[in-house]
Amino acid sequence: MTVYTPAEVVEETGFSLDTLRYYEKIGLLAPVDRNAAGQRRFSEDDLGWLGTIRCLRDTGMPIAQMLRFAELVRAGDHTIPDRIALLEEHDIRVRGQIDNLIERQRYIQHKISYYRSVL
Amino acid sequence: MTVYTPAEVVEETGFSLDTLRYYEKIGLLAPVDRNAAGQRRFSEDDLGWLGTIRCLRDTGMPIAQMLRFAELVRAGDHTIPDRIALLEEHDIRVRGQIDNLIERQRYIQHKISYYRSVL
DNA sequence: GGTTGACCTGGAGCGCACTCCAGGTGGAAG
DNA sequence: CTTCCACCTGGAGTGCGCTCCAGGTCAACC
Repeated sequence: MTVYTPAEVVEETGFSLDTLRYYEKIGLLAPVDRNAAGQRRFSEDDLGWLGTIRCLRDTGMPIAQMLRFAELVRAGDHTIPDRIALLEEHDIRVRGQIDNLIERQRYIQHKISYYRSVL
Repeated sequence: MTVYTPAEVVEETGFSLDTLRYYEKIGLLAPVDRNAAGQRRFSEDDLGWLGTIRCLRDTGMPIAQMLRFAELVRAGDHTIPDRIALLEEHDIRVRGQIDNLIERQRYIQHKISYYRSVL
């Protein structure tokens, strides 16, 4: 039952302390355990969940949708089909982002070649 | 010398009219020609530039940097090396974005497989 | 020539996702 | 024991990139 101090979580997840508090406040993170003094002590599970959050966030999922996902997770195993649906939809959007970026990158590279050719 | 009305430009570029006006206001778009009534009449060149803007914007370039690029373009051909440098830097960031998305996508897909396996 | 609708301007407002601040408590190192 | 630093809360503020609005002008079609 390892626990992590706020500073450790900041270090490991790359989220700022303010962001962690913000995520807890809006319910993206379930209420975090506290020590006697009221300071946060994050669990292994919290760390794992924050890893998921980072992944979804970095792939452009809006907070509102992460919140829906968080609620599904908290609601229990019967929501697994819904979670799959949500992640699959997101996966499609991520694929779209990647394809779009690759196409735009081609344009940028053409532009660079063009500039090189007129030097 | 074809010219385009605001509505046509909205249609072709996908930018809203407000966004076009905003881009002109901040100087991302050079002052657009007007007809006698003061209404905008966009040139072929404006359309081309808007295509570049769309590409840079969709690959996550901040407006401040697009502005620097716009200034280089307006400053004349002697800035071409600087433009190449700017686009190459951006290209590297785009590659980073793509790599990151691909990696995150793997995580999402693992998560989906996991959920499928426990159904 | 009337009406509709595209367009104009300057400026305020918005949504997102944080980020910062004031004012305070608790714990740990020397 | 004191000093310092991590941490706490509620709430205000920020930055980005638009987006909307009021109040008005033109123009084009019937």
